[in-house]
Amino acid sequence: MDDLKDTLSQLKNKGYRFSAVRNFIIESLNKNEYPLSVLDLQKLFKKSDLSADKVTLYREINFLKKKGIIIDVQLGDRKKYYEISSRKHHHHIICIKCKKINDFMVHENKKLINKALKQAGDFAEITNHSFEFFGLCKSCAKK
Amino acid sequence: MDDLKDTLSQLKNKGYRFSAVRNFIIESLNKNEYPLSVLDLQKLFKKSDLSADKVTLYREINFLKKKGIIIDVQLGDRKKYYEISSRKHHHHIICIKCKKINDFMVHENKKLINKALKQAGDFAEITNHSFEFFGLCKSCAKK
DNA sequence: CTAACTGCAAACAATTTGCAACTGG
DNA sequence: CCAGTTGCAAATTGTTTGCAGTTAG
Repeated sequence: MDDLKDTLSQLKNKGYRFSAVRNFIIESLNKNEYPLSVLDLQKLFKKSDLSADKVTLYREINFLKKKGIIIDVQLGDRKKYYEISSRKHHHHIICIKCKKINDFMVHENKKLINKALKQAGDFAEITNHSFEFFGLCKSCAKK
Repeated sequence: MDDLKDTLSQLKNKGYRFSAVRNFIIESLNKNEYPLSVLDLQKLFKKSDLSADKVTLYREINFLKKKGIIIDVQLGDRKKYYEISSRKHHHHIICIKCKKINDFMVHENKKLINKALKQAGDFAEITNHSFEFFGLCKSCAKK
């Protein structure tokens, strides 16, 4: 959380503005504990008193990505989802029927990373990783 | 490998044909040890004496996916990549610069799956998962 | 005043759908 | 013959680009 505020105030110092749209996007991603797609953001904008063209959303998303404030995750469909990057490191478990997403944490992945590095001979460093689990949530499993 | 042959002959019994295009796709995915996109397949077709419309490729891919012969993986760009599902279970490590892909295996992921299940309270079962690592291969890291 | 931000139209890229034609068991 | 397969045109969906106009430090 404080990581986020730090980065943001650094940006402000560099002359970037804190527009309503930018604020709203960051707020939304920060509030909604699960990753949001641009479509999701559009819907949130519609519900709010603000408005923003989807092009603006994409541009803003790319800005935030470049600045390292958000990262994208892919959840199996063709779009990308975005979440605040300073969130505690976690992964997703997605219901293949209702698309519900839950989070989970893995603590001991250094072992895994080292294993991956060793096996993948000619890789020098791993900068990022994503684990996605797909399955059935309890209510979909019943049906 | 034998899993694959089994499934295929089962399909044959059900009346599905073994067209040149279908064969070529399966062969290509089986040969190329890394996942291929539809674009990749198109290129392979161009090099061959066969030809196939990209629509046919997409339809074939969907057919093979429905039949459980292939699965898709997402590697960070906007397209999907496909690989034979009966391949020994493995994961990918992708160079963020040159897009080179390596494989690696993880053996002890039951622990991880159980952990995920426990943490993600209301999930009944996990049917699939994908681990992707992103990093720098040695030659890109040098530069 | 100037760089940052925004909207609109249009381009682009990946994928899907409808429909008519073909092909092989 | 008939279900399975294919191609072509066109639609859909997600994302990006160009350009002109607006806005806030």
